[in-house]
Amino acid sequence: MDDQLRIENQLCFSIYALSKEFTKLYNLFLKDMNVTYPQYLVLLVLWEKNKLTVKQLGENLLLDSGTLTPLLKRMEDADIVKRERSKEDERKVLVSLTSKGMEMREKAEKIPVCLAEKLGLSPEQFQKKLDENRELLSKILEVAES
Amino acid sequence: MDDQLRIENQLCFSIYALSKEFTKLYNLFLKDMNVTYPQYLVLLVLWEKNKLTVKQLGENLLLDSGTLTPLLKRMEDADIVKRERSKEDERKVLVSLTSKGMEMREKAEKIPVCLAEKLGLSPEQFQKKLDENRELLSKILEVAES
DNA sequence: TATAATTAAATTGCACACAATCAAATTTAC
DNA sequence: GTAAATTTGATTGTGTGCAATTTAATTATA
Repeated sequence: MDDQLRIENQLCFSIYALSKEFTKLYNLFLKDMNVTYPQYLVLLVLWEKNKLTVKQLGENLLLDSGTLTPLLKRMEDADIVKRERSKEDERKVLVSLTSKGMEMREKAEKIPVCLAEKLGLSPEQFQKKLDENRELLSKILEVAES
Repeated sequence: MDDQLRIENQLCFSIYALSKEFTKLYNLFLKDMNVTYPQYLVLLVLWEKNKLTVKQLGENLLLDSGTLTPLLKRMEDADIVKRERSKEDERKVLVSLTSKGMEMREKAEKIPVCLAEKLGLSPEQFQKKLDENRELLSKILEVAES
């Protein structure tokens, strides 16, 4: 009767489980780079955009300062990123890569290739999933507003 | 050139973001029930299966005892679940619902209906996503083995 | 030009999440 | 029958993740 409350029928749970297992899998790949999965996400953004404020980084990753500040401090301790107050607006903290952080990109480039292969997803399937997830995310963010 | 490392093209990130936003949305719905999203997942399993060991609960939710033990203790403090050592095998701890926990099901029944409506997914679309996520999850778990 | 409102990070407190380890009970192999 | 291996939870330590608050800096406004 009440299949709607069965855990197996929860879209949220299927995504929750996927996210956790994806994170675990990535952490395996990232182990020899000595970064965690959320730290890797920060690197992805910085490889692309060079220098951002904490706020901008948070907008890119959907994370707030309560998460990012300690995470970035750990990355700073590991000499992967640099944090500096903006001269123009001292409320802002600019985050950028150290040379070590930049060099890590090379190792990272192997990950998507390796993973796509292991998961056996064609580029078309991959793109389709990406598009569908983006659409669902925008719907959720929309609902959360109201 | 290196689109493969763009954050926007990461399947893992789209799922990571979805999971976090789904959790936030659910937490809104769950606020007046005084449970968190992972606690709600425990309730879903127990409404379905009545009484399980911590181990079995973990198999259903893909969580380990390091996560479940403190979570269940909080639920026990809130008088939502009962924890008791098995008589046959004292290594096992049986988790079951209190009457309060059972009664919470009524409120929960409104959530999936309300949410499906707000997200505007047809039953077919919903089921398709569910199936695709299950398939991807099994692939990831498979890769993680090897 | 003070003062109010806003903005950006940091801090605090709480709740997961998991790896690694430990302790206790049970199973097994000999 | 007992030592070794396994199973099950609990514990510890580290790292997110977020709501709520605080602090400092900037901007708007009367």
